[in-house]
Amino acid sequence: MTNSTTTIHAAITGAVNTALDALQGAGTLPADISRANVTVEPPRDPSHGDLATNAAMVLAKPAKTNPRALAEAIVAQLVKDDAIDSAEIAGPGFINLRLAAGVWQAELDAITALGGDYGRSDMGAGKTVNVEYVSANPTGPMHMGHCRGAVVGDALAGLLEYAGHKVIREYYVNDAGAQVQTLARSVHLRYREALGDDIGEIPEGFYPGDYLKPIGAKLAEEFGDTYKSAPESEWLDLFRMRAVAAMMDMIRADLAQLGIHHDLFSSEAKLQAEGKPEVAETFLRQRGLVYDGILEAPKGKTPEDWEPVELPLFRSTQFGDDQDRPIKKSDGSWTYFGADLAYHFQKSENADALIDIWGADHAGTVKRIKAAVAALTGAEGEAIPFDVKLVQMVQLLRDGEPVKMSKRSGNFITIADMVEEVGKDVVRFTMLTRKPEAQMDFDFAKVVEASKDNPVFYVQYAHARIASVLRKAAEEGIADKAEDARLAAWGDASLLKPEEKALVAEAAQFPRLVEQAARAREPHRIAFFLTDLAAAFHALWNIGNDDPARRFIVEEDLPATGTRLYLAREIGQVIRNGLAILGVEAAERL
RNA sequence: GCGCCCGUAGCUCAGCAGGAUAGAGCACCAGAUUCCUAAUCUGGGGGCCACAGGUUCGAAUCCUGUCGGGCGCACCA
Repeated sequence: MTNSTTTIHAAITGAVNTALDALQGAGTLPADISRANVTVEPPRDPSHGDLATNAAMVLAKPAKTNPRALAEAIVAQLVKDDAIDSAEIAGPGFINLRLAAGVWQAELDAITALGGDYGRSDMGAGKTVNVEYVSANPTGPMHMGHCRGAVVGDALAGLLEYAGHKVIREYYVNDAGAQVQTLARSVHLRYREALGDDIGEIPEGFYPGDYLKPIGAKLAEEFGDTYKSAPESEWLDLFRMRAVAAMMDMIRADLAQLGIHHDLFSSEAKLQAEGKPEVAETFLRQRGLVYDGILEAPKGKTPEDWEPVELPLFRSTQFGDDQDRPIKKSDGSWTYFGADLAYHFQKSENADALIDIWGADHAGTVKRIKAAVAALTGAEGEAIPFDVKLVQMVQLLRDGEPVKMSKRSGNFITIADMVEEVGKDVVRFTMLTRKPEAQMDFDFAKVVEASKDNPVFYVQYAHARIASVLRKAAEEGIADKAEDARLAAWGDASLLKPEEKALVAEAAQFPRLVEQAARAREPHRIAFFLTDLAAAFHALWNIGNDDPARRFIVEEDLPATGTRLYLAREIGQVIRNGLAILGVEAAERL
């Protein structure tokens, strides 16, 4: 039997490993065999048992035996475990496990004991993962185009932390390119405006948004007309730094509304000032991975103004890219890629693995940056694991109609608008109801709809219902009596009805799911799990609609009431834990 | 032309590290409300998992090719 802080997931996985250890010790299995593909999971058909393992099928070939023979050997070991009532071989070599009668009650005890840590894993072994996300250009407020990547990145960071990683949440501030110079000039315009100049229409090529007005005003207040008609060289850097700082304050405030707080903001300008790109270039040149060469014309089309130019090129073709990529422009400044390459080099110094969250419109540059990381970190030994997760666009709708936005006028839907209208939790959860690489719609009307079509609501409703029934029991003064009755009867394995066991079994998959989702780097799986768990809870609840004896509160049956309230409470705990990973707060009432 | 992503029920999407008879919601049909929230639930019909090969004891899942849809392909960011 499991003790109160061991989950079924951990116990049975452990039992299988113990069995395999024993077989390796006895020489039945080779000592060097890989268990990477061994799984322990619920069978699709519940009549097959509570859990099943594919160990015999996966290991038979490397062990040079047949699956059923190996299965018999594994079964002989497994049945020694108290938590396993029976183990039988089925089909091509599945081992179906029936668990001891009390395990689901023990699982509820484990949830109670672990509380907010139920589902937490040490799989990550404390390895540091750097997750870089958002990294929006500091030229304006956060708009909805940044939203999904922000939420996915933040939820992924939370998930990896819960799975035992150390996580660095990082934001790359692109404060060195042409865009921030445009920003500085746009702010200078607003500065002149604040000093009384009539600037008329904002010219083409400047940022038109009103959000730059207060910055111009503040600079006017601070510097008077010192820079009003001064040459650009006197104010450009100053205005750039002030403008970027103001933009980053605004972006941080926007992100805070979504509950997002980065650990580290890395400046591209600082990276360049510190000479990091030169270091990376030297490193690569020494290894023959940067050379001076002629940039090829883009494949499949040759722009009319294209002409051959010699540039320092990174040999990304050696790592699977389509052509070598320039790291410097002909004017000697760094390309975005040249700086980004150095930036990833920098990130790799303090992390065991890197993840970038990018918009899908940058898909074309994935290969070169992956090539760069492989070249920079794999020079001696193994390259650092590096993933780029692409997040697809979100189409904003209102009652099925696309929301009109005009970039020209600087009039776009901001994250602040979205959060104000539907709330942080709705935005976050909704962004996770689709896998990130699939396009999605975000309909302002639908995401707040109180119906089962709306997963946000559906999950929150399950949690609120649980809170409601617990409140009700307390108000009626039955909660304590029922809990005493439960404790007195808890040794009786028939206390949980089959449907109630099924709900616990569903919840019990949570620890395993956390590990799988973390391994796959897919936080949306947590959202889908919660939707399924909520469905299972609603189904159980509804049994009470047909049969009053099956309601959660049955005054004449205190042991059952205590058991069900306990069950409800712990299901609520699992829902809260899942939501917490996603950065969503659970509702006590709707 | 090349690269990346996608193709699963009429619609919107899951499908967990290759596992047993492919799932959910919507829509459709038939039901449940003296009740702790029916804001929910139960049952039913509906599939060449785009197509064709391959790997495997086993493929929606991995590989190759074809078709169809989207995106990208400058020293931009």
